[in-house]
Amino acid sequence: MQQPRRNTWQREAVRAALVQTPGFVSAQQLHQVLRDAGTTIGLATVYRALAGLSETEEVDSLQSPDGENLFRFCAMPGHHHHLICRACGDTRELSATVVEEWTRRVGAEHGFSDIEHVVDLFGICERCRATA
Amino acid sequence: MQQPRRNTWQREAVRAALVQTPGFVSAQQLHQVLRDAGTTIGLATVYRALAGLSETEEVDSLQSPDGENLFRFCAMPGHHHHLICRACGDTRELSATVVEEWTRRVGAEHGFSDIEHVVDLFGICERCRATA
DNA sequence: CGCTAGAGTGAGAGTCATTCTCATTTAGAA
DNA sequence: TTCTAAATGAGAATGACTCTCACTCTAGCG
Ligand SMILES: [Mn+2]
Ligand SMILES: [Mn+2]
Ligand SMILES: [Zn+2]
Ligand SMILES: [Zn+2]
Repeated sequence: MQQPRRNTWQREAVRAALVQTPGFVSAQQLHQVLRDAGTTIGLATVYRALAGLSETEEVDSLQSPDGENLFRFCAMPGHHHHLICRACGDTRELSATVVEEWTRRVGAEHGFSDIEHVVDLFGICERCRATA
Repeated sequence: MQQPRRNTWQREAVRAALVQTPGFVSAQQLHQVLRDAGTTIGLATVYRALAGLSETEEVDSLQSPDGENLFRFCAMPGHHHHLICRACGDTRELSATVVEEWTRRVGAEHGFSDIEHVVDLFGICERCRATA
């Protein structure tokens, strides 16, 4: 998908909602939030907006352990990874030089090219551990 | 799901089909293979068998980039990761001490517990690169 | 400013992996 | 062999995501 040519309040609303959300959220959740806020935005539009923002790397996306795609507005520029609380969604951004290097090395050793890597950490944060 | 109490040819057929399959396969693919082989096994049963085998770690599972759950009979015992060819599915098993340590360290640094990590590499293998 | 082409939208239908339901089958203990 | 509940499987249900297409609204132009 090439970048949008026209600006719409819908796309801006999605971006704004993401900025206000601390952790990763699904498209469905975001749609609900926007509807509750009184907008008439459509679900398909939320999906389209997120796909666009993902491609320009304005937001990060990942698959939750149960297969749902989650999104988050990202402050840290460039490639990085995440440590996510399974309970509250709180997220820490990680730069992972060690892992990047390991990836490159392993790929080369096996003669693989165009390596992509999926590296995500899920756990329980301090606060949620206390609450339990 | 606790472990099965009864042995059925269905569960054994799933295991056998997995052993003969070199790369990761989906439940649907496996079901098709088993049907083509002349069995009358049901799709739900394939899913149930795979879930069971996953839990006992007789097979490894991962999410493909497009969200499908894939399974593979694993020779390497204990925890490990994979480098998978996007084109042909060929898979290399990796032990990743570096990554395991990084995971532990990062988790601790951020006060997270019960850390789980998803680490998978996807690329194009030498053979497929030549074919292209 | 209006006008317009066509990018963008959204309600609803469609897709597809996975799970659920429940009538029927069958493993395995007695 | 008998019996009972675990296991199965056909088909329905679920749920995330995508597609369709008539309608809307952005933005470039006169
Ligand atoms: Mn990385
Ligand atoms: Mn690991
Ligand atoms: Zn938390
Ligand atoms: Zn290959």
